[in-house]
Amino acid sequence: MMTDTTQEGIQSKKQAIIEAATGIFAKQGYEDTTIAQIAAAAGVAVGTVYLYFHNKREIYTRSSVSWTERLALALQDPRILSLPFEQVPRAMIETVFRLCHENSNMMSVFQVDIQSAGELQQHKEADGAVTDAVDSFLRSAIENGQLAPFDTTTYAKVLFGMVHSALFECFCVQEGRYEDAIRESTIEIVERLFFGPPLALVQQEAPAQHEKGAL
Amino acid sequence: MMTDTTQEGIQSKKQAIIEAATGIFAKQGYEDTTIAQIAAAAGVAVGTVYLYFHNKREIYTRSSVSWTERLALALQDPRILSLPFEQVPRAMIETVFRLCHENSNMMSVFQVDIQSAGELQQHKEADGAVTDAVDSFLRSAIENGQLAPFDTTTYAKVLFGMVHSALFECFCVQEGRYEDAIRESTIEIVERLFFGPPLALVQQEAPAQHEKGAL
Amino acid sequence: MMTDTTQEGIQSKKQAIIEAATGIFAKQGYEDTTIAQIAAAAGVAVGTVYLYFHNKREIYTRSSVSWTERLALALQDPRILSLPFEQVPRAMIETVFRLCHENSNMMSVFQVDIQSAGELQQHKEADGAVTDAVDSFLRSAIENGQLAPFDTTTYAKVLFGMVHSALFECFCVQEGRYEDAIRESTIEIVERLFFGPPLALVQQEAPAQHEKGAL
Amino acid sequence: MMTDTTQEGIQSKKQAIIEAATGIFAKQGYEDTTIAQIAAAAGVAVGTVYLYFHNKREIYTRSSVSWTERLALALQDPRILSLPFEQVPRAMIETVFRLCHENSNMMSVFQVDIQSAGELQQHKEADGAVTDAVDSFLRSAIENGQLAPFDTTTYAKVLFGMVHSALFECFCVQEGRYEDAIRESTIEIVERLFFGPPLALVQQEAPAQHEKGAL
DNA sequence: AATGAATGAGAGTTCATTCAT
DNA sequence: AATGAATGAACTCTCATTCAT
Repeated sequence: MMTDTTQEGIQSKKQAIIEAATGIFAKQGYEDTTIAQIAAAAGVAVGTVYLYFHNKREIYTRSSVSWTERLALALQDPRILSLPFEQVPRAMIETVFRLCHENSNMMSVFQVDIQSAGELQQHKEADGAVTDAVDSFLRSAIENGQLAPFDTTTYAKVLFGMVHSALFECFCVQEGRYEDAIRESTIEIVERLFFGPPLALVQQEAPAQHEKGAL
Repeated sequence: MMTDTTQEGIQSKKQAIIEAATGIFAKQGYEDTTIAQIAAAAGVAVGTVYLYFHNKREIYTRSSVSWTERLALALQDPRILSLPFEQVPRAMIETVFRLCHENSNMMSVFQVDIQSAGELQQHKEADGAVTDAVDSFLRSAIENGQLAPFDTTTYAKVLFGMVHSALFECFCVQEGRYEDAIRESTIEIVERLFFGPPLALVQQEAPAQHEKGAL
Repeated sequence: MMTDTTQEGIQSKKQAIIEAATGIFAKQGYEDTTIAQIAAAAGVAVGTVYLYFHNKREIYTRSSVSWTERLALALQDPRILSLPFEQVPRAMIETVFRLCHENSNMMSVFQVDIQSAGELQQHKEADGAVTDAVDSFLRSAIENGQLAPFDTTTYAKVLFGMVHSALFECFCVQEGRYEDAIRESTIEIVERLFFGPPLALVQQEAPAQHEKGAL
Repeated sequence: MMTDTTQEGIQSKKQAIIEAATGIFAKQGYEDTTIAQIAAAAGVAVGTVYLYFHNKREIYTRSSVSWTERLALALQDPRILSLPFEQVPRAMIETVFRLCHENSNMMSVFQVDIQSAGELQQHKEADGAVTDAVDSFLRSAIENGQLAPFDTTTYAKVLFGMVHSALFECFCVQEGRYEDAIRESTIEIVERLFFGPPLALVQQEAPAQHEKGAL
């Protein structure tokens, strides 16, 4: 058999397995997916899968992390970052919605259950790439005097979490049914947060600091 | 053996199984949890588990839904809803963070992967109970003229998603490490959204409607 | 299905598996024997085998130890020990040869390769039962003034080793072909050792102690 | 790569594989040893192993036979055979004990389980080389009038079996712990058999021929 | 209702072997 | 001759589920 021993050959075979796996995991879930199915879909033998991955979980983790990495990549698109500041939030959210829309069949791997410390680390890194993109956008906006100072890192995480949840709700739970409504509400929330106006009609007292833990 | 045939007896045994299961699922994940372990932890025989549940998945789903139901219950606490309007968001978020803090060992079931339509339905209902609580709070605030009109149902979903993600990040990924920062940022975001001020320092042009889909 | 939960029931099922296993191991060797074959031969399901044994090796070890235990039992037969002293060696050797002759199809499990400390311990115990029987016979003969003192324990081990090897040679290697010759030579050697005459025709100098390590 | 195509080169590579294999088989047993491990230890590629051996079993058999051959070689040492007759048994036994002592880490391959007729043949031949050495020593002693006539071939087998077992007990089971005791008892037994005195204190009736099969 | 021994389908994984290079 | 990536058959072992008691 033609054996491709080049670096690209190896990577492409590994990639082929991940892609095949992603599709099947998404459709059937982790448990109901067998290595044989993945191998068949990737066009390799069962044993070959184990040349590239130590075990089934590793395939799953790579599969799911791989998807997050695509989001991070998309958010770093210079076409987004070069937009006028007030258009960036919408652009970012629209981008990830579009990506998910186009790959809605693979969305379920987006929701993983993490089992080991090693897996956690990988997910942290992949999620980190996304939140770093958001974080650095926020930081530079503060530096440019466009935003008031705040905990950009945590904001980035929480906001990405919100979008992440919205995507899951949209493409997994609702299976794409209320895409427009969910996307627009998500954008609206972020834009109100950044640019106002707040939802409250009358100018409320800013909730006093001493109310914390009131309940 | 003393057999408790009362309605409460049956419910309590079912509940005991769910609680035992939740702990083990949280620690080991779905796959690595066996019925034998659940039965042992619940103090019943393996066969008994099957008197109350049709199969393993059903226990898992009940387990995870059960947790969301506790959140919904906590959010309906009259002590929260009778607070001055501007204190409610913080109170709600603090409440769910406290609940998770107290049960941080069970947090991982909070992140499920859904497999069948039936399971989806159950999760929808449980999540619905939470978002309904938020939704009705938002509606009444609009009716009371405290908030401008908006798509309360979708807002409720997206905001719950954000909090949900923040909880997962806080108690699963970070294992409780940055609880204060994450909770406070989450509250801050919601309060800015509701009451302002927005993050932007200079009053930006509200991002124009026609920019939609600009990219 | 009729489930036999009595102590004897459990033991008999375990015993049935061991017996089935012994036959198959003997015929096919360890590697080529599958659990499915053992289960089928024992008339139980594959899973049932694992209710009684932790793994394949454990079945093998029990199987092989079990055979040694039968030898030990046979050597403790009071009909042997009540014989006139000078007839005992022959009686013992004839007994084990007869036992092997009758079970020649199971002889190959008699030659095990030991892999773990736990297995070693089990073999030691089983072999110990045989050598203890020989040892105590030798000791009492010394006490009765029938034999000169010597290291009975080590003699017992070495002599049992000799017989063991002879049995293996006879029933495994030669497949029963020279049974009479091998048995009689074995007996002859032991009887010469015990009762003489030595093989040397002329009374040799007893090999001097200082010759030790001469080479 | 430098390729050695000489006869010695081929033999040395084959030998390297056998030696590497022996060590690993001894440590891990047949089952748990992989071709990849053997290849790595021998410093060749997996495929190369198959240039010299047809399959795994063949390596194992050669490995184990090879060890017996070393014993045979050692027993044919002229320095042993030129010793005074009464010193030969001790010299032979001491020699094999020393050899095993020096290679105690490889002892476990000494105990094989034979699976096919072909393997049996190879073991017979290797063992034959040892017993032939003993046999011819015994024969010449009879011819020289030093020993009474007896079935030298079978005696050789049985005695070698005894020593073989003693070595196994000493270096595998007891892991070298009672080496002196086991070796000396083994020598003592053989010397008593050859040169007397028998163990029995009072001159017993030679166990009568007609007692055969008395039990 | 409760039990838990028995089931057996099925999965992950290994690894001896091959063969194109 | 030498390589080692690829193969895929076949194994052990697990465990959800059943059902006679």
